[in-house]
Amino acid sequence: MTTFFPPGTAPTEDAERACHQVLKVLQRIGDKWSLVLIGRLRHRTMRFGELHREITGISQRMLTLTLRQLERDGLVRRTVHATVPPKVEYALTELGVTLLEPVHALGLWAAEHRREIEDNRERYDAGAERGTR
Amino acid sequence: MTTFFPPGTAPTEDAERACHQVLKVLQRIGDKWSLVLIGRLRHRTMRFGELHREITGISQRMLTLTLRQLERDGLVRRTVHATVPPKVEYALTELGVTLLEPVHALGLWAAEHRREIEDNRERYDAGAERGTR
DNA sequence: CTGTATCCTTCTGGATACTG
DNA sequence: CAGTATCCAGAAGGATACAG
Repeated sequence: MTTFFPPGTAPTEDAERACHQVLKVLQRIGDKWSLVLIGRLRHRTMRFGELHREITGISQRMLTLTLRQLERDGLVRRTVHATVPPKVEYALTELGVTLLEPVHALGLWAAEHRREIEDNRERYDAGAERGTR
Repeated sequence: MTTFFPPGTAPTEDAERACHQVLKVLQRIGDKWSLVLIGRLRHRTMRFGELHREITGISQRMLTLTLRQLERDGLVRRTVHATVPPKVEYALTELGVTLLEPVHALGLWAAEHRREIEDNRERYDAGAERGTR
């Protein structure tokens, strides 16, 4: 592939396209619930109600919508058991599992620099406050 | 740090917090323009108008807002030259540069699996279409 | 149990006009 | 040149009720 922004490459054409791809991925998994779901399904298959109960604050609607998106992209597999009452299980696909690694890398970055970012924000906000007085 | 979802760890408490951190980072850089800006500033300092001209489709408003956010987090440094007409330059900070690596990893994943995801979507949509007939 | 349908609020981002 | 101020449209997401 073309690297994200290879040194020496003018940030146009290829780079623009690559950037766009990254962006689409980030926007998909960067929405409010996708990553939470992927995290929950990291170790085991889970049922709909189980996810709904254990994920704090998610609405039934968003749980369904997010699962459908992930299923559509092939990151999650949905298995319906024809029983009464119905039983539906969700699991990561192999593709879904491969996503864990890069996301984890970003997670490490976030954890490593969280404090630094918070400090930056406080400094910035303090400066802005002085500016308005 | 606590890993994103360490094997053997129940996905609660620490894991939930870690997940939340990753989520916040993804939502920040996963918005419509942050990543594009970071990509553009990868190799060199750029001026406001330059960014505005070279980034296809961005509005002046969103360029300002996004740059301010990145500046607030300490990912981008804003330098004002007291000249007439004014000249303002933007550059990645060291923190901003460290973000390039994990984002690039995600970019590689996106590029590697783009086709697979597109195929998954086509298959899924085709199936959904049949289902509604 | 596992959803779908509807309504409503909030947030994001674009267009446009104006300013130091 | 480098913004700020407004207004507005559309998307995202929550609450609630209903259905197979």
